[in-house]
Amino acid sequence: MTKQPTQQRARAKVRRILDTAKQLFLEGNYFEVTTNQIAREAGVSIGTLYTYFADKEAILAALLEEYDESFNDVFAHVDTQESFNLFRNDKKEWLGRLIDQLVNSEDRQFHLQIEMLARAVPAARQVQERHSERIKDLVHQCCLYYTNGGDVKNLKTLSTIIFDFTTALVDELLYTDHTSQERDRIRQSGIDSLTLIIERNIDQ
Amino acid sequence: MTKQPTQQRARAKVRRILDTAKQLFLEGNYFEVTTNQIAREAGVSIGTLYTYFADKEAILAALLEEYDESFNDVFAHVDTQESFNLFRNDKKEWLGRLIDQLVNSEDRQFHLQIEMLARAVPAARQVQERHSERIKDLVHQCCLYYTNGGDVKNLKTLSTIIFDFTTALVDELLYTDHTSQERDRIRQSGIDSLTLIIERNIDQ
Amino acid sequence: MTKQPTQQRARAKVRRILDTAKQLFLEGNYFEVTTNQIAREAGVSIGTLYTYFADKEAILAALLEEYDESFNDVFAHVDTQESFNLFRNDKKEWLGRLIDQLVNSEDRQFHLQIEMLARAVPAARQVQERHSERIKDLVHQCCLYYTNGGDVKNLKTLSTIIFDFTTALVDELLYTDHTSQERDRIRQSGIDSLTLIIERNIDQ
Amino acid sequence: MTKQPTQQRARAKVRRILDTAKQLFLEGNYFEVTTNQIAREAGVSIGTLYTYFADKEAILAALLEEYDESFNDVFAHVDTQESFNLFRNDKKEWLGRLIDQLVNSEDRQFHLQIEMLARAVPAARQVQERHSERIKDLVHQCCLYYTNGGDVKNLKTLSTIIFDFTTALVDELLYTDHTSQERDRIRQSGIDSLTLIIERNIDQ
DNA sequence: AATGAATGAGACTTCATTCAT
DNA sequence: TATGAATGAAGTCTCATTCAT
Repeated sequence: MTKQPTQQRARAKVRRILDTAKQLFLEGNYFEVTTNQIAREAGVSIGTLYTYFADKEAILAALLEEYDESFNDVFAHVDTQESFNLFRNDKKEWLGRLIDQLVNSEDRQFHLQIEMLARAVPAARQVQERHSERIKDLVHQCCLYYTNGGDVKNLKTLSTIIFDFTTALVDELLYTDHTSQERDRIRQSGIDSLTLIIERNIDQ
Repeated sequence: MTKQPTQQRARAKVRRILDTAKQLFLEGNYFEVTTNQIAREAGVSIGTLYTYFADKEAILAALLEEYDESFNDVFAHVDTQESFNLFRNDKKEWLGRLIDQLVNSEDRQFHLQIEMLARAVPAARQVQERHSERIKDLVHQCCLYYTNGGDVKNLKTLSTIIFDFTTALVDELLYTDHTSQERDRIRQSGIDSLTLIIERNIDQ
Repeated sequence: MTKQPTQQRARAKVRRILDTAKQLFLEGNYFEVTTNQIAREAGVSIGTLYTYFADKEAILAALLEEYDESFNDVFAHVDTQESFNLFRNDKKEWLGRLIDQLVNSEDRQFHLQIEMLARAVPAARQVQERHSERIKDLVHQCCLYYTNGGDVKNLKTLSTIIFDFTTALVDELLYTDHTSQERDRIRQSGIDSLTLIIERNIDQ
Repeated sequence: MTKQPTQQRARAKVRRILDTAKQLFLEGNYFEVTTNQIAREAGVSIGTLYTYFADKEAILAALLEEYDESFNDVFAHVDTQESFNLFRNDKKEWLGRLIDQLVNSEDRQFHLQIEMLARAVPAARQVQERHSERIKDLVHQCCLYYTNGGDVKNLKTLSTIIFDFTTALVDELLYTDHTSQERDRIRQSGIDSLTLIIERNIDQ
């Protein structure tokens, strides 16, 4: 875990190390980036890096923690009573907001890297699983709230499907090259499809 | 004359190296697996490993090639005129077969590892992109065949959506723990949802 | 401020590595000397060796460069107007000085090793050729200056002969065991012979 | 030492191995040529190579032995009573023949490689020293015969000088690029110079 | 004899981490 | 605290040599 440096310069250094590390991890990949490289590009000595981070994995852990916090912040906007009501009244708007939150979440750029590390680094897997669980649960809660407690078994299946399809849509929007027109069309078509699925499975 | 058995032994050795390597890559991760480890667990000397593979990346390349071939074999069963007709007449059956092919494809277990390597290893990225393209194209062709050449722009968007959702469903079935009952329910619900999307976008 | 002593230690370490390497190359031979051996005998870790030199060949390159500089320093004393005049007035003295410079050139002990490497290592060949060219050219310039521009074609042949015989004499003095009496006699006889050749070819 | 294979095919194989090895040693360098490479290019299996040669150095040893024999054959033509007489009557012709013998000696192309190996491989050094000794001795004998036992001390010095200058001339003719015109001029000028030296030191 | 697949010691090199200043 | 030279375990790969066929 990161020490709590009280001095501003220290904080700035930690910041620089983390930013540089994330940048390099994104450009290349965790295993091929060296600690000396991080220190050099962050403009600190390798010794300094190691006074703030116990080892290479601690840097990754700090980054994961930040990613986790950032996700939670973003998610808090969606996981509210107001959101439940919106789901009930305007599913398309609700889906649009959820997707935009996930897409725009600054740190979500880090998502792929975490997926890649999930297998090799336990901490990464934990974060990944926690987030999946949260989104899945949100979908589940919304449906539950909407139906006033309908058939739970079907709901579990439905929320899994909705979760999978939603994140697939988010990944398509994030990681594939599209013109902004195409992107809009895909986003809209995806939302329509998801709405269709939800309505067909819950209504009546 | 003595050559056949020799070649067979050589082939068996290469097989063992590749199997071991894949196994280790799956358990751990390409970057943390060492060539000596592969050789040791494959029961060959490090020298032998290097008489069959130029370097560590060549092992990965061979594995990727096999994965590619395996994918092509599996895919050939789906990419036929008969398949186009099935799509027209019974979308649920068609989707079920596609999903089962992808799920059962022996080598598809290697899929996640390739996604992880896609960023770091060009060969992995190529394989990944080629396969995505093929599936996406299949969906596109089927829809095109079905509509006798309807609005192509919408088709492009639709096939992207169908592709994304289908692979998301396959990944859910492959990589998440479920009881076989849950699995069946998710599979069926996914197929129903995909059918719904297709019909709503093409019919009328 | 703390930098100077650090740099000095670094310099000393590089010096020790180079000295050890040269020593080992002279005792044995470049191809059979290992980087770990150099590091061990220089009293540094293998890691340290590689922070100062990119690879084994870089050590050789540094040694070649030093040899080159040392040669140039030595040669500057001979390649002067004063030297041209001496050549005109007292060829024996001139030849004696040239030979002594080449023999005493501290680094010339490295000469044979470079000849050996010339075939295998381009950098070694370049150094060797550059030095030959310089000596050959000096002889040529001296003769030219002496004759005020006589028959150039003959001069070219003559300076080649003088160069070859002079370096052969230097090698004999350097690499063959002799009593100092023998050495003096050979040196003197060689100088006399060279003088004889020059005078017979230029005078009258 | 090479086994004495009685069968022709075996002999031919040894021949091919030796020829290939020499070729490769000349192109590259002993230390960078591998035994597998020799076997491959000689068209024999590595196993066969090792049935005829105990190890890599044994190949070199055989080559050195051949070089030695070849030198002795060539030299026998020069080291005769007739030669002594020629030396007395026509030094230029005598020198010309000696130089041509050394230059044309097919195996002399191997000379540089041996010089390079002399430091690292004792057998190479021995051959080199033996040959030097023989040439030096020939010059000495000729002078001795010519003077009917003049001042021996001076003769030793003289023969050293003549030997050094002669081999320097041979090396120049062998290893430097020249037009055949230049080559002839250098050869002639070298012979003239050597003659001059001999006559000045012995006659009167 | 001949083969060439197999061996493994050991070469070169990297990089996470330490520690004296 | 900050530094960065120094460390050396460990990784990738080569190649002289062996041995079962």
